[in-house]
Amino acid sequence: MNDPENPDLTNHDSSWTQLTAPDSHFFHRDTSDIFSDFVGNLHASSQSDHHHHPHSLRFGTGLTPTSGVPSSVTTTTLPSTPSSSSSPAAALSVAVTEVSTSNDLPATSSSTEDPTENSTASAAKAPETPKNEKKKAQKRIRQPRFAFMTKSDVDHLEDGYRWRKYGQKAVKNSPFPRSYFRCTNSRCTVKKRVERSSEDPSIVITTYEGQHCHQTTGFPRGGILTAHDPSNFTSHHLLPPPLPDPYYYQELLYQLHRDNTSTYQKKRDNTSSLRLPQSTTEGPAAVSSINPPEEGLLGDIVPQTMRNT
DNA sequence: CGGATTTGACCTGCGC
DNA sequence: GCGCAGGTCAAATCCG
Repeated sequence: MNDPENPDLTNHDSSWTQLTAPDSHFFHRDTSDIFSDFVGNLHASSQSDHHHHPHSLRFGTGLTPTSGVPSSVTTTTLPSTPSSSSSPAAALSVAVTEVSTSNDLPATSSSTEDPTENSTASAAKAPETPKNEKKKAQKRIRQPRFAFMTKSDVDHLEDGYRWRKYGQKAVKNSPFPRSYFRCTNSRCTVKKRVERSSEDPSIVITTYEGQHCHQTTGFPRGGILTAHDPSNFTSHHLLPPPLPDPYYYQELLYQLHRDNTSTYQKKRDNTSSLRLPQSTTEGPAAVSSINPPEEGLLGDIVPQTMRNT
């Protein structure tokens, strides 16, 4: 939408590598605090003196956080609180790490992503494509990514979208395989990676890449509340269609929060672990209540480059 | 039967 | 240049 032909889209590989994590910090904590923390963080991100949370986690695949964060990397951190749940079941924590792609890649809607993905795919396969062309086209353009660390028994958390698994790979230095998912919406090129932390098997690292160009499909009611109640967001959040990422993250957080309050239910039924609440009073209310009047969650965890303004 | 998942092969990028 | 690891494809298989 913005500038699909953005020339900057070419030199991203190296940056991508950095973004993948060396400098990504993950924080896990009780989701009950996350909301407030998010809110707080939204307006007081400067109070990030907790960046080095003692419990901070990192990718197990050799992705170690360092103190030096490249300018190209924006890390959203959540202030720590000692209230982290001690119960393994209830200890549903989450950490959000925003890994913006190298160049100001405008994470716009599918219009920008499509060509990207296509080129990637064709480059990978396209048997009819000459090698030279392949090399040119193979310039991989990465989408902005967000990594969530969730303490959960369930690998694949419900997030309102439908995903199709397209691959699974063993990860080095990790006994747990990494699963690759793609949004089932043919027009949507969002990808998602799910893997368990090698350091803490109870932690699921979910990495999202790209932005959905459609609304969620798995939240029949409550959960989607964020989308149903635009007043909770800034107008520009709801803007056009291209993208409900803000909702998405809120939904995710909401689910996490809810999950945290109904752990047993989740433990019993993994398949429906993260379902929407029956009553829209509790969860949604919590979510909406934490929505800041301005940038809100989006403002903090979604880089401007990712917004479809 | 259609859609989702599994899984081995292939491709690419990166470090040595 | 080579090998390794990550990421993706697509045929085979599974499942509702």
